[in-house]
Amino acid sequence: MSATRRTIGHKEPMSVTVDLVIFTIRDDVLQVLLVERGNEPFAGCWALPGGYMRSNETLDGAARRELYEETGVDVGRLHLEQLRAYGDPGRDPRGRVVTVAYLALGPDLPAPVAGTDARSARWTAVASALDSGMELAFDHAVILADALEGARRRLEYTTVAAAFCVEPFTVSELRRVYEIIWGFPLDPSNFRRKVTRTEGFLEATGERRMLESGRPAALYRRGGAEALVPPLLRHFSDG
Amino acid sequence: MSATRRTIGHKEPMSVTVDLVIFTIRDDVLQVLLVERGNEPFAGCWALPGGYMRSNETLDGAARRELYEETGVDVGRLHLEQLRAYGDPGRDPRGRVVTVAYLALGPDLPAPVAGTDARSARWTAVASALDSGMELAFDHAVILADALEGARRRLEYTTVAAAFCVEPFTVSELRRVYEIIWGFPLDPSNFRRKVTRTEGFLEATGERRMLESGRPAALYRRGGAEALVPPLLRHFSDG
DNA sequence: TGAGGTTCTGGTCAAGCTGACCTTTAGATT
DNA sequence: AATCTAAAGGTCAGCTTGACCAGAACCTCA
Repeated sequence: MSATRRTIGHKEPMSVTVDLVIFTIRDDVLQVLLVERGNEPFAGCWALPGGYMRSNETLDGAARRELYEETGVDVGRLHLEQLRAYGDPGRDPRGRVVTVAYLALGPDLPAPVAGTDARSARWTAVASALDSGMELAFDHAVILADALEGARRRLEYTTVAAAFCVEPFTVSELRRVYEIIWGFPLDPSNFRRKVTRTEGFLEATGERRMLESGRPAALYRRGGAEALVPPLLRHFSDG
Repeated sequence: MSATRRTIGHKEPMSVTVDLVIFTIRDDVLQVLLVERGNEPFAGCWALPGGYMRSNETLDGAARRELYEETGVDVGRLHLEQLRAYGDPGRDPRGRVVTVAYLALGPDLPAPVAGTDARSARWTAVASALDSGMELAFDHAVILADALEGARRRLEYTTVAAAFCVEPFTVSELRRVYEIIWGFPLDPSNFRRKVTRTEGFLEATGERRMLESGRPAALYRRGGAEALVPPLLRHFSDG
């Protein structure tokens, strides 16, 4: 309680890391990129990609760099957003490590890329990573669960769902994103009405795409809007 | 890009701090608690209260401790929530400092308390702290602006507005919270309909309170609900 | 006592959004 | 030509919202 505590305080040096929850949709399933740890602690365990922050970069910059190192994808094409910080003592047995978790969303990303430091990385269904006995390193199971809920809520209040689609895309493809991430089907007609009438969500290209069957679908690009008002709410009550 | 970079990495030791944006409503104005810095850097400047994280506490624990040290208020009575992390290089001239910002909301809090380390702390109108030439230390102006927008959005989607009210409180008092934080008046009748019909927002006490003038108002406690669905949206379009 | 002021509380009504459901359109396939 | 499939568009009841009005319950002052 001394007057100096707040000002000087205890400058316990800590490590700061950035961890990435990289979501993509592959094979009609929400998948997350996991890497296999080669060193202790948690050697052999799967973990979220991430790494130590460097002394000359921003948090966002560290996240961008890690993302590029892990996926080889230029960040310009991805949605990247800070989730929150995690810093429980004991979350890393080596000592005090505070991590800032980032959420990255992208369309069907390439398989883990050669030429990066991801020796052993793979896409894993989020459901498998959370439900089954797959033990994630550190507190990454908590971070992943938070990220999943965060992504689900973002689909309600923002237009980020389009970040999962390769441009140009159809309304049905966008609807599949919602259905896969939320885990239940949506009415195609009502969904179309909502997204097409929301100013700035979709931008018509004028083109259409033929599928194997059915009427050709109109193609769209992402619009400029980020917020989705009024939101497109999930319905918990109905089950 | 070596294989060891991600695993071993550069363990640049950094300092981790927790900064608090403590909002309360005093004199019908949204106010934030600021402390005057006694040491360099930014000596003499006003800053958000905060301090270094200790090696044996959680992030939330550090925020709770700082909050108690600054206000003397037991955290049980306050809403405390992590906002996000800030870590630009150069945000602290002493070196690399990553801070995790917390948002604390409470009813008419006491004036800065004796017996704490807040030698010179005071409540300041948020508008003054942001608009005028009051230069806040570090990047605290950015954090404060983010916190204000965060609080405004939380009023739309959650029931935290009640955290600003002393129990028991009236619907009008709750409405004043919205009006002060959003900055425009709301229709009393429609507001009442919304909050009273939202399951779990308010809990009637059966009591009523006489005011200097007008019909006595029914008194309520906070209900158990945290989410406010459908949300109570601000209207940007109308101005 | 009664008039007028103030605030709380409740009601009406049109407009907008949503969910459920149906119909039409435009292609491929048989 | 008939059928299949999925896109696209329409209808309609129900709910929520914003604007607005009316009554209720206190006060004060004449």
